[in-house]
Amino acid sequence: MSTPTSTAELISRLLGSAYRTTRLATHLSPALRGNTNYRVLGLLRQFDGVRVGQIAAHERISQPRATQVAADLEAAGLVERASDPEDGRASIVRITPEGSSALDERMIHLAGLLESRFPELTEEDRAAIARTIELLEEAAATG
Amino acid sequence: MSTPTSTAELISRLLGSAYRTTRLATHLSPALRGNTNYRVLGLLRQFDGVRVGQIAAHERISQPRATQVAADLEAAGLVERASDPEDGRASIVRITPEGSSALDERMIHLAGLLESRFPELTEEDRAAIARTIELLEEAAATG
DNA sequence: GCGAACTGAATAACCTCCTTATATAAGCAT
DNA sequence: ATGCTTATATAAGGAGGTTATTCAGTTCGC
Repeated sequence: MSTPTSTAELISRLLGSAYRTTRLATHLSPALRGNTNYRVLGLLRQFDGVRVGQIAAHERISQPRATQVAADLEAAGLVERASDPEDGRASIVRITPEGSSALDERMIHLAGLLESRFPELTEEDRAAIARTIELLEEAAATG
Repeated sequence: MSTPTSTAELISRLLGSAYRTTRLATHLSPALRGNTNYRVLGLLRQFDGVRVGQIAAHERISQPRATQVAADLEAAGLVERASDPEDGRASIVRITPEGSSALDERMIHLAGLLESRFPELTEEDRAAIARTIELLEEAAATG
């Protein structure tokens, strides 16, 4: 197999197809609308106690947007906020059990959606996807 | 390697990391802002003469949104519209040479951005990405 | 051929997501 | 203590998207 396409074109096609697939799930929101809310919930489940600024940096959204998402999630009872004991300016966000459940629910809905659209993935396919995720995470890492 | 994560979780993580990477390129617009404009241009370069409704279906956006994108691209001189000789209701959109140049330019800018963030991709990595694109395209295919 | 039903695109009104600019408030250095 | 810096919050606005509706052209039954 030759490599006729440039890296930029390859990545561009990847991001395009990912976007189109994401749109399928856009209105798939048991508790909340908006994919960003769920991405942030996912981040908060991965790391316990994340500052608003860290959310913004990781999700590559502006700080005010991160504040807003945190406020919306808090209003829905899916996260809790507390001020950082080590730095009174900072606000630490934590996922609640309800938030974790919401994320689980979302995943179940997503699975239902994908079930009909994805064939059984072979082990090779899963590895390909996992490697792609790794590369994307590296690229998107703050820096 | 075992498969501890579900397909839904795997795909969810893929879409999340793709989204974060996409945001890097959001304000990388030589001629136009908005990634959707460029996705549509890409589609139009791939297929000659696409109807507004087909754009909407492929990009998974609403028909009015597709109309609007086509109008914006036309205003920028990047596409031309003509009514379908076989069906007077339908509007056929075609990319112009300027549109194609804009897409090329965009790709150059994107390459510049990615250069520093993506290491040299091995042939294996490229294959993994290509396979992932295939799977996503299947999933997002109209149906 | 003619009206009725259908279909493709355009228009209108609106909402969500996300931005920049700015204010508030806490920490830190001198 | 005063002045700079840093973390979040607030305010105002723009881009990207939606649903509901209208308009025009096609198709079908008769």
